[in-house]
Amino acid sequence: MSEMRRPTMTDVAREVGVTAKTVSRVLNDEGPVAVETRERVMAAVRRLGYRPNLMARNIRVGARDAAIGLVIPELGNPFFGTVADGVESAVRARGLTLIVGTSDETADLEQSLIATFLGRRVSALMVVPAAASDHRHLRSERMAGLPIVFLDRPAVGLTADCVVSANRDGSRAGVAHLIAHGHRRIGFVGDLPATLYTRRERFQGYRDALTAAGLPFDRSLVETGHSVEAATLATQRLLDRDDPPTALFTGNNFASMGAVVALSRAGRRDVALVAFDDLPLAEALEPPLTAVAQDPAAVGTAAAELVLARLDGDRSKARRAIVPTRLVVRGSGELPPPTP
Amino acid sequence: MSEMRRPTMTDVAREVGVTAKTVSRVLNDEGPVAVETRERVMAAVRRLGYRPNLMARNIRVGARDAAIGLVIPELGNPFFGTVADGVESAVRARGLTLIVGTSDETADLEQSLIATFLGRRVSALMVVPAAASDHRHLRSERMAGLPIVFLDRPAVGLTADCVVSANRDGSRAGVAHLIAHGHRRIGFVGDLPATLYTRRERFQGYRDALTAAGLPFDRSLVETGHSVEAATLATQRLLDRDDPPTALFTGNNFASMGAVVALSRAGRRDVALVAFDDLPLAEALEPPLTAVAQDPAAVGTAAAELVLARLDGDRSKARRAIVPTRLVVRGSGELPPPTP
DNA sequence: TTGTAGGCGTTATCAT
DNA sequence: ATGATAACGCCTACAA
Repeated sequence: MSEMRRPTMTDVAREVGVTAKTVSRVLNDEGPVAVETRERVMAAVRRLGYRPNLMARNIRVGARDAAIGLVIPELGNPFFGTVADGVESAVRARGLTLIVGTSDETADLEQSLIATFLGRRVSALMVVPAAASDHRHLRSERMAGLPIVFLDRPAVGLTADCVVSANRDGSRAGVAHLIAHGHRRIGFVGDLPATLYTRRERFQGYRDALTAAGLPFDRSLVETGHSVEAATLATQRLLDRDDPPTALFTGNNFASMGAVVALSRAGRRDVALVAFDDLPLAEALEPPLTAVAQDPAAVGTAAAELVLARLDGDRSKARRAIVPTRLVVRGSGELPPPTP
Repeated sequence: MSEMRRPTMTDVAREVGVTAKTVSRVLNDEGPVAVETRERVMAAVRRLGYRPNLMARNIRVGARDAAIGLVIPELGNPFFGTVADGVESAVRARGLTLIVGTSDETADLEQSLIATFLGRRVSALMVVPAAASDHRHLRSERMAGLPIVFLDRPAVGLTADCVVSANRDGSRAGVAHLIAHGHRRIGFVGDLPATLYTRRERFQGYRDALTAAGLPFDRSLVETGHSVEAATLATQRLLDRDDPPTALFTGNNFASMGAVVALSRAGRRDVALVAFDDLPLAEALEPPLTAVAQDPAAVGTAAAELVLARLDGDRSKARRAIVPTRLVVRGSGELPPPTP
């Protein structure tokens, strides 16, 4: 089982008794080729197990790699996984290949992945920015015409295309829903760091809703936890207050899970809850969870389509696409406040 | 903002007044280079924003692409997403890049993705086989020495490395747990198609446990649903029987969610349940869900390590690695059967 | 219908 | 310590 060199186009050509160019023509259905020649070439291709070398093909004159680089914080998180899935399907449908790297939410890894992808001469770059990252270093690439699209969070220090969820608007609607059901003290459980774009936007939506209803903002009703456990504790702190909130709004899926766990552990079925980001078992919870659902697949495909448009020559100025959220009413968000 | 050609090694060389080869030497720390030359080259590299073209390098070296191809049914499913995440981290730590494609559980897409990856001359192939796929076509690649590792499900028609969960053993333990708590009629809710490897194995584990306990196998207690909705209905059918089971064992996460939803809707807190595959909110359910947890990240990293070992020259015969499962006791699996 | 020449960006080989 | 030349596998452009 020796490590043999793979057959090349020239090998196939020699086998048939023609030139590499003829084999190339057959394989690419390009130009006129005698029927018999074509058949003999195809036969030799099969016999030798020849596969065209895509790397070699891509290297020709200025062509970029028929691949798109995607940098994402993690794939295990269903939100990001679904985003990646949306990207992959859209990109594959166009005959492009997807190269993926996870940044683990660190700017360093993100940068080094981007550098690797640029070295491969990817046709475009799609990035879900890590929490504390900066994208000035991509300015020259942008100017050189490389399509770059940011997902879920906008670029920092760079004007570029970007696709995000309707974070602020969705949160506002979710909190307004609680207010419409009579709540006046609504706790906010968010993730960390508080500087993260999505966190800020959702928090703003929370404040927008309070303002619109003429309710006061009480900073002490804002808690933070960057994991399920931390969010569980954060929720418990809110519940244990002398003047606890009658409703909770959670700012991301970990916070939501934490809140659900905390309420469940405390045996509290009387605290209203609206979660930003839907959860898989939402309808099996007690009470069933009312949520502001994002559409991660749509974020992925929208971003991919933006990229494809750019690859097709769209040179219009950078735009920001906003993917709407949807309030899914199931029960937990419609619980009334206790009557005093 | 003109579409400029990217600077090449020759551009850098000209800028410095040397030859491309010298630049190459500097960049690859290869052979002797005058300190001063090295510095001038590095300066020019920075000034021009030069990045080595990895495609061109690979083509010259004749080496395979420093990338690994991963074919997976979908990325949105947290199980597969986490597998992919495990693969990516391990592979990246070795300086390799991950190329991903989703097969949507169809053999055709799987094959075409594999063909694309092979065309790119990936260094290794990692595949989570689609439900109805066949891998005889990969025999020649295997013989040519290409590392190929299958994940979650073994290859069909091909002897190759493979990393799977302890499906049969885990199921046996889960069902034995129910039996130990006094149950004698245990329903099985599985996914489709019933020919799928994981489904078969887990079903075997179910039967193993019954046999070991001397309990009869009742085919009518076996139901199937390939989505949450279908599994919900399947569970309802079991619950609505004249002689319903007193406990349920679910064979995958969709089946588990369906069972949880069905029990929740029916208001049944008396039916014991052990789920194969843990769920995110398991501990917030009522009662908290007892589950046979898989370790998808470990499946991914184990597979990646197998691949890396092969790339390092390990020529030993194909092996099958089995990643253990863990029974997580939370409550739903410890409910006793009703006392008659 | 098919072939030849040349080049893509890099590195191997052999000189200088 | 550096350079010149060829080669990797493929494609474009232009013959024949």
